[in-house]
Amino acid sequence: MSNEHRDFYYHTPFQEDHLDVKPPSILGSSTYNRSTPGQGLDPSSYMSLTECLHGSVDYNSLAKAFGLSPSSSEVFSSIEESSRPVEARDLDGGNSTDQVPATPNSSVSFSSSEAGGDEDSGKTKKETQPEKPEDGGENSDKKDKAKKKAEKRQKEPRFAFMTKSEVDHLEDGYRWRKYGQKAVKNSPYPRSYYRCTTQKCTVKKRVERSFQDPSIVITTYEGQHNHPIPTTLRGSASAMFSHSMLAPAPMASGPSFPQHQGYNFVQIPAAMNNQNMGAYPQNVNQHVHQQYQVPDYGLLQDIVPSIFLRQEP
DNA sequence: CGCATTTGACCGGCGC
DNA sequence: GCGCCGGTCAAATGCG
Repeated sequence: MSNEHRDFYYHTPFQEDHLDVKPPSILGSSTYNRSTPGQGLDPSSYMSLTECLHGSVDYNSLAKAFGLSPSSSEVFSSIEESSRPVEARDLDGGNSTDQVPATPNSSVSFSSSEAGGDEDSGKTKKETQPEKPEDGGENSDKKDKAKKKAEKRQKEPRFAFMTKSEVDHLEDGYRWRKYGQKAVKNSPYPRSYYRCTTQKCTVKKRVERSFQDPSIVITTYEGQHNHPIPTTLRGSASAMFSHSMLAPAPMASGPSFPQHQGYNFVQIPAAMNNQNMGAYPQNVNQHVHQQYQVPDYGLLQDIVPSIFLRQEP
C-alpha cells in the first residue's frame, strides 16, 4: 500500500433549517447540543484530532483515512448516518448554498451521529441473551427490552465519510477483521463489515462503494477505539492531524464538535490544507466541486444523506 | 499452523 | 402477521 493519499475536502455543515432529515432511527439521536446555532460550525469548538484519536469518538480512523489510505484516495466528504429519509432528488450538482457559512474551500467536516444505536444490533444474540429475565415476569421483561433498546441507541457514535479510493478497505492504522459482507440493495457493490481485531475493542466499520461513482468508497465507523493505533501508520496520522485540528474541544464528557440537531461534526480547519497537508493538492475547491456532483446514491442515502442528497432549490 | 476471509444461515427491526 | 432487509455469526476455506 502506498500512502499516496491526496486531497480531501470540504466541509458541509448541515443547516438544520433545511435539513430534510428526521431523527435517526437506527442511530438514535445525539445527546449533544449544537454549540453555535446560527453558524453552522464554530471554529472554537473544533475538536482536535488527537482527541478524536483517543477521545470519545472514533473519528480517528476516519481522519487517518485522509492521509493513510492505500493507493490513491481522497476523502472529499464526510457524512453522518441516519438520514435515511433524505431523498436523493434534485441533485443539481452541489449548489447547496444553503449549506453553510463556512467556506467549503478547504475544510473537511466529519459529521457523525452520536449513538448509533447498539453497537451490536443483532450480534450479541448469544452474548446478551445469557441474561435472564427473572425479575418480574413479562411486563418488566418488555420494559427491560425497550429500555435496553433505547439505551443501546444512544451508544456508539457513528461516523461516515466518503473517500475516493481504488481500494475498498482503507488503511487507517488499525487492524480490522472482516466478519461479514452483504449485497447492497440496488447496488452492484457489496458492503463489507469489519471489526477491530484488538481485544476488547468493539469498534466496527462498514465499507461500501458508491454504485453511482465506483471510485468512491463510503466508510462508516462505529464506536471508539480503546487502545492506541497498532500500526506504524499512527505516527503520521496522528501527527498530521494533531497539527491540523484546532481547538481543544470544549468537551465535558463526550465528543464535542460543532453540532446540529443530533449530529456531531468534527471540522478540520482550512489551515490544514495548506500548512499541514503538504501532500494534498491545493486546488481543493476544484475537487470539491467536481466531487460534489454525486448524483444519486440511492440506498446509500442512509449514510450519504444530507451532504450530497439534500438539495434545496 | 495460525489468522484472515468467505459465505450461507440466522436474527431482530421495521414497514406494509 | 408477514416479508424484507440490514447486520452478525460461525463453519469452511484460503493464505502466508
